[in-house]
Amino acid sequence: MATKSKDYNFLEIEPHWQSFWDKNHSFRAESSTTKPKYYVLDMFPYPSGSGLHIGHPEGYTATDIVARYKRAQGFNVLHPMGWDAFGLPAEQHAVKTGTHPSSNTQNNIVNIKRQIKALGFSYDWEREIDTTDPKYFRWTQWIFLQLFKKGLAYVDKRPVWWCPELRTVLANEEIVDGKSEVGGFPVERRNLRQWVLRITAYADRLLADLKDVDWPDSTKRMQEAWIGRSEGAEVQFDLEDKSHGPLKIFTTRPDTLYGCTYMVLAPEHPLVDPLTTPGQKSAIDAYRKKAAGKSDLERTDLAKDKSGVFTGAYAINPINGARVPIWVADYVLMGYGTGAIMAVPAHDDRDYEFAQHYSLPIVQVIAASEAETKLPYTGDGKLVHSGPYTGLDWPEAKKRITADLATKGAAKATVNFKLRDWLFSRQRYWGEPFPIVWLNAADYARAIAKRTGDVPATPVTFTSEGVTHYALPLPPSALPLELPDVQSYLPSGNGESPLANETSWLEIWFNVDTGAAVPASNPCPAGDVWVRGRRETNTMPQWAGSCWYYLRFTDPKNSQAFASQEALKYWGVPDLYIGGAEHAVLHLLYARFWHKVLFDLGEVPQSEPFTKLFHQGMILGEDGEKMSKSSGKGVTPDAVIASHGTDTLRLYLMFLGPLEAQKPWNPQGIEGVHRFLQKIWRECLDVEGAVNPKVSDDPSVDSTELIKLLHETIKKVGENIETLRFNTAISQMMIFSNAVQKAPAVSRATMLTFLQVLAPFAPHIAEELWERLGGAGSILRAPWPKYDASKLVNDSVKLVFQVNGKHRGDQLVPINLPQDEALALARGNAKVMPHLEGKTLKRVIYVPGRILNIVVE
RNA sequence: GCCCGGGUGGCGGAAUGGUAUACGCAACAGACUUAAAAUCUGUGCUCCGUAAGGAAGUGUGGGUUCGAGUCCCACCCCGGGCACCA
Repeated sequence: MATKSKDYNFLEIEPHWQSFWDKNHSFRAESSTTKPKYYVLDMFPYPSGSGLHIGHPEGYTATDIVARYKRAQGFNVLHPMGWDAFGLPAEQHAVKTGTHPSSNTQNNIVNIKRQIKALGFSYDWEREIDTTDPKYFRWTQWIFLQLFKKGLAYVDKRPVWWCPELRTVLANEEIVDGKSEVGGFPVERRNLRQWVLRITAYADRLLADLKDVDWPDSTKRMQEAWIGRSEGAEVQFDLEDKSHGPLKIFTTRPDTLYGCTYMVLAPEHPLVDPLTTPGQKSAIDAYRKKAAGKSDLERTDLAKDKSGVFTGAYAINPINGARVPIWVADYVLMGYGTGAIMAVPAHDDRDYEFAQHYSLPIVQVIAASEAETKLPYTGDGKLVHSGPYTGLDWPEAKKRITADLATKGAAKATVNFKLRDWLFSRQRYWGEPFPIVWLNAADYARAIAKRTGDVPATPVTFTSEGVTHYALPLPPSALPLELPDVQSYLPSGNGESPLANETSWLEIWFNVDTGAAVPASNPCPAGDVWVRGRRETNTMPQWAGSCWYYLRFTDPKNSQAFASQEALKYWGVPDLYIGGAEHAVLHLLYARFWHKVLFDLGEVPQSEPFTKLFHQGMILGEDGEKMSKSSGKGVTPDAVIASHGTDTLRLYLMFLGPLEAQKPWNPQGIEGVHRFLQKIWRECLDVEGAVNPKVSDDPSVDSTELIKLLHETIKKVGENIETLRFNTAISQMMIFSNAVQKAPAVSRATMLTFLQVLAPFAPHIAEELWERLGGAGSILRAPWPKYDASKLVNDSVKLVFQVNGKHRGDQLVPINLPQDEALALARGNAKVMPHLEGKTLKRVIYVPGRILNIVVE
């Protein structure tokens, strides 16, 4: 039932149709159907306290248009929404107020959900998910256990930001200018026990499979760069003092070995201490201390001012026996390669700078091109000063030198990745608890006797103060492991999360069969299945929940599995995924990793999670600057909905420019699309709200031009939705509505068809006018109109006459006019004639129906 | 420094190698109105010209082509990302 609104009262119309869709479950994805599926997904939001930003509805409108279009085309569409609700702000709020982060999170969800619903998106709310819901994170924990079982999770000490004043670990974003964001206290790097996921085991496949996905090239390249594969060789240099064994380095340029004039160790390299001669010890110690105190940021800032200290030790170059001094410098990182390099100052910018600074020798071994004779030379060339290899092209020399050294056992070809294993734990409260209990060696041995099949081949252990602890997973039947209530959300103060203070939850008698627990302060229950354990106090990072949520949407209420095999088989992975480019690397890489693990386990049928990806561009402030919270320039969707309606907002966001472009927000532009909708309203209805008398039941009132334009519009809008070019789709609809306005009459059928084309963009006004013009049922159920190609052809067309490529005139001519006739017309054209006078015709280019170019001397 | 984008009227932008500036905003003029708003009609979007018309023109310089905003080379500027990765 439509409203009785006389004029375009969007404040009445929009809520009316939203509740109509709600009541009719209009957007429910069907679970048993023979229809083809289409799965279109938004990157789900973090429910922040400040609510929806204008950037959110941009991407959401784009996916909603696609979803509505695909439904009209007969697809069974899955278009879900949920909440990525673990996260730092809720935890900080809890620390400040002492209330449980869950209550704050739920309040935020209520607010942001209200905002999203007011936009009229066609989400299937019955599939809503929340990553903080134990029914959801039960499966996040379950997936972690699969990684654990496969040996892809381990525990290690890793450096994190530590604030001695606040006695807490800080995230990168909690540090501003090298100080804590809260209080401005100094911070330092500190090694803490962390869970790490072995994403590097998938580096090759994460790289190779990028070729199979339809993603923006820039995003693929960013992932490639992040994975950072490089081929080279690990080369062994003997040390002059053989008691410390050989020194291994990684190089991508073994062909430049003859140019190695010194070596560099990272300050953290284990050989630094043993190698340093007594005379250099104090200088080295001072340098290491300084380097250790530096943040990565400071090390980066000093990029242009290389520093280092000589250890006093020498190595022997395996290729020519040369004696090479060994230095320590912080431009070499312990985390990449072997933490040691051979320096070739003639052919590496950093080595050159360092050698210049410390007056180390520079030996050129690659002949520079004639154009570029300055050192350092990093280009291609043939080898010089390189013994038997002199004269070889460098790629050939690289192979030969590596192979020759390999026969002596002094080198092996290797591949290195920049990608590091993923630090997967946080010393926080508000995250998924790890379903892990730490046991002593004897209890672990007893436990795994009963628990074959869900522990890794090599136990995950951690040694502290001489005692080794063994990680035993909870049995899957004991999931979810929920967060206990805590007295305080403040961290423990010793580097552990607030969970470390909850002794009765932490220190337990643990039933290795069932996962049941009893506080350790109680007597140990009877039976041989009970062992003394301590729970893991770390929680998972926010990424965990977002790594697999797209799978849960296919079967969100399943309590037997993260999703049923039938659901996974039918829905598969999203056909279209839209979200911000800020997630180009981390979220997308982590999700791909988890997906591939699940694929290897046979849990999902495809090897890649997101076949087609698109990034919406950022909406900038009116001044073209970023809209930031601090600048107070944020435009809220709520305000625009109140003043112009959501149909206008949706249309405007799409009309601003190409979806992927960064676009400034211009409030005056909103009026333009709002007028467009009002115009459509007036063409359909008169001032009393009755059908406009110019709308006729007689189809013959439509001019040929109007019919042609209608079919052009159907074609163009459909094509533009497919290619996500919504701005030009809207232009086309404006052209059509302008034509209708100028026409003395329009047929009801034409108007209804136009409303169908408009419906994905402005669904509320389309439903309203559809019903008031007598359209059958909801416009959602009307099949997408097909254009008639025969209506698009013209009998005559404007042919452009050019002389020497310059537009000189044009004329309406029959389509497929032969060239000689076209040429005759052009020669007779009053505007073209003067440009031909006295000239010799050299050539004629004729593109029928388009252009006739006369080339004259 | 490297890697990605991008530079078109006053503004947002459009343009399979084929009429540059569609569509919209803003501006100006006119109609309607007592008036305003709304709506409608029209105008131009640089320069010369009263006009008809002509010339120039898509960051700069060159090139390919009958024809270049579009392809190639070099450069300038703006935005974003990454960064001592051996």
